[in-house]
Amino acid sequence: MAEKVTIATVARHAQVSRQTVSNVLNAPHIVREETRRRVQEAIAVLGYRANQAARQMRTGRSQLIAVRIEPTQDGINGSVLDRFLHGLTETAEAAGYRVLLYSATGDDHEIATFDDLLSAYDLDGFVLTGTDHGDPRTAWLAERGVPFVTFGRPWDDPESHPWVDVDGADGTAQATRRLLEAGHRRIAFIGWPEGSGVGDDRRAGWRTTMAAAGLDGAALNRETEDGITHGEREMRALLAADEPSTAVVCVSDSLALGALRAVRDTAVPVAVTGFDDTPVAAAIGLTSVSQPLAAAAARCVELLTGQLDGQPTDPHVLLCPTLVLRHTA
Amino acid sequence: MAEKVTIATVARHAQVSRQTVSNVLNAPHIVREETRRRVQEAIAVLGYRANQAARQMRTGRSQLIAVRIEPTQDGINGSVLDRFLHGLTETAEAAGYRVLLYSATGDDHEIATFDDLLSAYDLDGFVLTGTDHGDPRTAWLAERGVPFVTFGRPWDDPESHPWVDVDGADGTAQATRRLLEAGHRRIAFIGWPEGSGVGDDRRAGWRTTMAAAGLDGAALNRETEDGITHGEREMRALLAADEPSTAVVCVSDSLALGALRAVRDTAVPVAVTGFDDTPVAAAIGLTSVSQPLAAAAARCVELLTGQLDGQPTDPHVLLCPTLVLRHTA
DNA sequence: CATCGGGGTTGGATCGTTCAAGGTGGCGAG
DNA sequence: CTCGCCACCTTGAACGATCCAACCCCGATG
Repeated sequence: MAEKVTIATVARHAQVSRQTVSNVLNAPHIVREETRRRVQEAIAVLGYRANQAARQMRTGRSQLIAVRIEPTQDGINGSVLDRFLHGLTETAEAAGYRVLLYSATGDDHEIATFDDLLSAYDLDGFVLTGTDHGDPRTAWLAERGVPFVTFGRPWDDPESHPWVDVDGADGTAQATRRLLEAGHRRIAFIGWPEGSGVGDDRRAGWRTTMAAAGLDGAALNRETEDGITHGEREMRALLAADEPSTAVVCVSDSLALGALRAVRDTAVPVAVTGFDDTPVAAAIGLTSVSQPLAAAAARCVELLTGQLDGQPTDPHVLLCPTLVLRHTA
Repeated sequence: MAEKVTIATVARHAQVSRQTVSNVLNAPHIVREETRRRVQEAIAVLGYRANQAARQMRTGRSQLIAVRIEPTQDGINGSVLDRFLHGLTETAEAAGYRVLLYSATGDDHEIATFDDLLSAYDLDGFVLTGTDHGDPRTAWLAERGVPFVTFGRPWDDPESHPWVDVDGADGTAQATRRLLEAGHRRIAFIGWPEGSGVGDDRRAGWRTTMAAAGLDGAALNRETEDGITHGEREMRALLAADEPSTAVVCVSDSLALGALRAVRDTAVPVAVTGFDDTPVAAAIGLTSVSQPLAAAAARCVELLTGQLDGQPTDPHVLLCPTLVLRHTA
């Protein structure tokens, strides 16, 4: 059994003091070239790795960032988080951090978990996904000066804390423009009820694009909860109107999937686009707006490590999605 | 700023010694009832939390379990890992552990990561998903006596290490039986090429069930890589046969999805079942075999913490999947 | 009266790293 | 010649929990 190799082992092997080894690791510039090389060689030979726990104890930093893993909702969007997590893990590793998962039911529970993670594990920062209006979690963290980033804008005050987000309005605008170019005029929108930041943003992209083309979409706007059946119902309503829609932009792939069902046997083909480019969309050939999740994750890590290492970065990042064309539009 | 509360703070507050506080936490039975209550009250009042780093330094245990997050392959199966991870996180939390993510490309890289995580973070154990024949990772871990569990049987030697798995053969058997009961006789199987443990297992369930019903499936067995287009191609071949299949059991939802495309416009409806009950299946109404992922995750944690805390548990767990009936079969 | 044991206390050492001081030698300026 | 300074390196804590050993007190027991 190989006995553990500590900084002292390295020091002895390189004929220097512990502190010098530490300096080589944490402040290389203050060590003479030749000494540094000798120490680094010893490190390599012995396979030394700094013990995280010991370092953490002195510095209070754990090199750990926490992300909540949410219960897979209706499942369709589950893979979004999955891809995001993957990007997060990879970028964090490159920056010398690791990702810790936690789960929580409800904001109170989550805040209690923050407290636990901070005091027991000395967590360095948090990445929050899906923030709401007046989110108590961000308030709690900000109050205590805990570094964090949200994936999703704070809709009340964009300046309140660092965030990364994807421009949903731009996504639906792209989709709408594409449909306009294809000659469509009666382009409907099936979205979520007014009030959710994300949903309103996506609706706005459709609305302004329609307006810019001199079209009034008021009668073509539908609001409903997320879900396949709801999407189907709303689409049927749109088709049954005096002037039926010939295309529809949906706020999610779930709704788009429902819409697709409704248009399966229409005489004239109806174009459908979804949002999030979930595996379902790919599987059935649904045109959908794709979020750059890996990039978003990377920027989250950058913002977070920027705060931690005191490198000021522009704390607000808005990324553009891309429209993935398949055969439904 | 609340100054940090250590074991000494608690001791002072409860008018006992540090040692007694430590005993309350680690060996409650040796402390008198009343003293214990006083200490626990102090802990609650002060909001004391044992500093993980300090504890880890002495005990060498981090209360951390690592899981690899894999790149979302074709996306369809991504949500399987997602749901598994969620279950893992929740059960681990209940057992006082937390889940750390890592990513790796290739076995060598992954083994290097093991080494890193073990020496730097003192990881307590690993959960591996998807092991292959003669997996170098399990060998490496076993050699070093690192506790780990795999989700997925080791196909060469079932006794070699603790694992949790879902009985794929039982799943396909259920699906096949169901089809037999519905009157089908020419039930085909679209699976992966011979050689993958998981794939062979699932095929076996179909084969034996067919045989038990006195049917010979030899001509109805197809082998192909995973993917929607492959599924479609194989299904078309089955339909074009002299005696076309009236039903098909697929080894994955991807293949089932392809099969569904092929049977969309057949005169007689063809029954299709998939495997994994992915969101796609739910979305389009595909009957599919569902793995009890939360339960599997829970058992993984149990097995792992059992090893860690020295509580011997039966190290091999085989769970039964359930057939989720939808309208494709 | 000596002994035992339950329930504590006390002090010190330990884990491996980093921080805050403290050397040392050489060199230039006064 | 000596002082100061600098570049470079070393030496003692300290971080907070755990473990160990020794010891104390007190009532019960033989």
